[in-house]
Amino acid sequence: MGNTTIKVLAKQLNLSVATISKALRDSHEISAETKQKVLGLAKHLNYVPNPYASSLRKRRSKTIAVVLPEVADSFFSLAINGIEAVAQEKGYHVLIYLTHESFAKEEAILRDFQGGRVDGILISVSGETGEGSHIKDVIAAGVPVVFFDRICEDVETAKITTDDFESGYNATRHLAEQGCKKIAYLSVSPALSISSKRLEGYKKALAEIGIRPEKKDIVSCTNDAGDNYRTIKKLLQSKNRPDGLIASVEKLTTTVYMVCSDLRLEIPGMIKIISFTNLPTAAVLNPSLTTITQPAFEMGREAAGVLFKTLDRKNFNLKKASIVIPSSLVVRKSTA
Amino acid sequence: MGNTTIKVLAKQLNLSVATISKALRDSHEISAETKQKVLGLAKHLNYVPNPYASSLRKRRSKTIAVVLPEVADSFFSLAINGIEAVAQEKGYHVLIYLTHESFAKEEAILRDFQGGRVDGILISVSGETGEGSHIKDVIAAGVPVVFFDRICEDVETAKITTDDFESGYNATRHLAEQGCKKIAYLSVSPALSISSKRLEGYKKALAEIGIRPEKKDIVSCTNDAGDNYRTIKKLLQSKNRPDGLIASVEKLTTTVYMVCSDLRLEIPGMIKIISFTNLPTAAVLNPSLTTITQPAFEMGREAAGVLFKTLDRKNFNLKKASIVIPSSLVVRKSTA
DNA sequence: TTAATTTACGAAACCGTTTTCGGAAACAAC
DNA sequence: GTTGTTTCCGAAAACGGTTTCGTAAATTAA
Repeated sequence: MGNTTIKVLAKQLNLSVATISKALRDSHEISAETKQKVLGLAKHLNYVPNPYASSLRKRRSKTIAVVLPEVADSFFSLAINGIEAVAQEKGYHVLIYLTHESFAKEEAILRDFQGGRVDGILISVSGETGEGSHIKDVIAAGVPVVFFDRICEDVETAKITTDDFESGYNATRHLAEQGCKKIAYLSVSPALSISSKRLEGYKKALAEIGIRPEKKDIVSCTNDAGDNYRTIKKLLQSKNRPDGLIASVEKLTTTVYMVCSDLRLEIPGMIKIISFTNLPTAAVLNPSLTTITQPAFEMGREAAGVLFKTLDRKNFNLKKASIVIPSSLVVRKSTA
Repeated sequence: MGNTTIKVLAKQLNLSVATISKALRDSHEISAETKQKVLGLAKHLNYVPNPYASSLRKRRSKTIAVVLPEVADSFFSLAINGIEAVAQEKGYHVLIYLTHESFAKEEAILRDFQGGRVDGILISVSGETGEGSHIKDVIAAGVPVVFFDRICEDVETAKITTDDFESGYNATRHLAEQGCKKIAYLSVSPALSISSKRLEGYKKALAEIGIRPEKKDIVSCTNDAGDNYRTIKKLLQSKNRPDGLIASVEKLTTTVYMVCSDLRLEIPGMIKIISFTNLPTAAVLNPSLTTITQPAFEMGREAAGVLFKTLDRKNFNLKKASIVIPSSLVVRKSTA
């Protein structure tokens, strides 16, 4: 299948490869007449340029990397849609990498990018990621990085986030206003900035209403649904159990509902629930779930947008391009 | 910043680039001693090979493409996880492309692959895709293709699917066994093989129990949630409304529940619902939802596995590598 | 008419790596 | 001591485009 290259086009038309290349790129150096001939033959022979040859020479790959912890929850699904939409529009290709919440994998993936595989990186860091020297390295190598959602505080670059502190605060205030006296908070990956910020918001709200948060009301969950089920069950079985619950990440939602169902804890009568989630089914849960809904698609789109701004003009200052897009509290029956 | 290349390693060690390259690839032609030196300096200078140079020369990109209609529903999210898992293990990179259900986009994307961008392709075709000449073209260009879930009948290559016919059949039988006399079927993208097969299963089951399907009980939905809401509402408002409903794709689930809620149609008392979905929240909907659950992760993993078999040894016969992985009927209260 | 400029194209270097081939040196066999 | 063999390495040709630079011919300016 000797794929048709510029060379065969050149031979067939008795032109040089340089001329073919220029004609294909619509260079002003080439006459309209030859362009016609070249384009015609290219189409006829179904010529498709080799992207690797081009990338090697131009030192630009026209591809970006998206590195995510996983794509299991709906937040990242929506974010990918947002990212891919603008990438496709810009003629970029998108490589996707999953860290599975592993810092070691994240490091390995990022390291590879120093070889010039991608022109830019969008990343939501793993739950194990503390400091960001691996990210600084790749930035130092000349590859722009934009964070979205899960950021690294110590890396100076654009960060597209939602208002985590306010969301945690609003969720807590809402529960309090609905009459909750003892509000528990479920988190995962406490090292993450989103976790700590949401938690800070929770604490602030509690402080304002004169409740001091008890240690055992702040529960750290894992990525294992079984573990989480037991953890949450234990929390809700305690004699002084909470009457309000904040699930700070989507994956805890189902588990919480199941525990309540199994323990015959009626929502919202005996316990009120609010969850950070983008699940489209929140409205049809039993009962319908009050949520903090993140602008996932928009965050993806904005992150990609900011990245492409630097790619388009190298003087764009990424460090000053951070954006905070507010989440929204959608009140439903689980906190009635 | 001048990224360290093989050339600078060569200069620093007074060796040729050939030697460096071989040493890095652990060639037997190079003494253990020099390998040590090369590896040492490479690590010290943080050498990362340029993938484009390598791909150009080797004519292999070590990357595969995943082309999907969208990543909005949980099936494709899970499938991506399965695919990425095996790709990462094999040292491959994965490019992701969304067609947004557009045939034109799918064609454009596939065409680009003729340039050698990827070593293989995993695809779930768009809802507009009828015949697969664009896919045959890329196969003819030497790029192996594996379908998963949404296939093209007329393209002879590996297809990883689930038992759509049986699933449609089983869903229908189940509703009938639960007492439904008038079972409606909601579909999207009727051109798709999965749609027609599920529908055939539905028809077969109805035929077996002596019901002839009425035309208006087979409803074609779109990708617009608003439209679907109105369509489904109209169906369920008709005087001779169905007492059983099969939602043949995930995205219809939420809409169906909302319509029932708005029309005060009690599930399962007045209407029983079954949906094709992988949503983790199915168990905690109101009421819990009976589902046909597809083995999404496994399908992704198997599809990638089959693809890598051809990539590993070129003589592997893709045409005989199709796999059907059964879906499972999970009975819950929406059909009680 | 001559000089200056523009137009249209080709030769060749280059991007960074891989791979073939050849050869010097060291070692073994006879 | 003369032949094979290994062992270890380098020169150079790829891979398929892009880009710089040079130049002959055509055009314009003077």
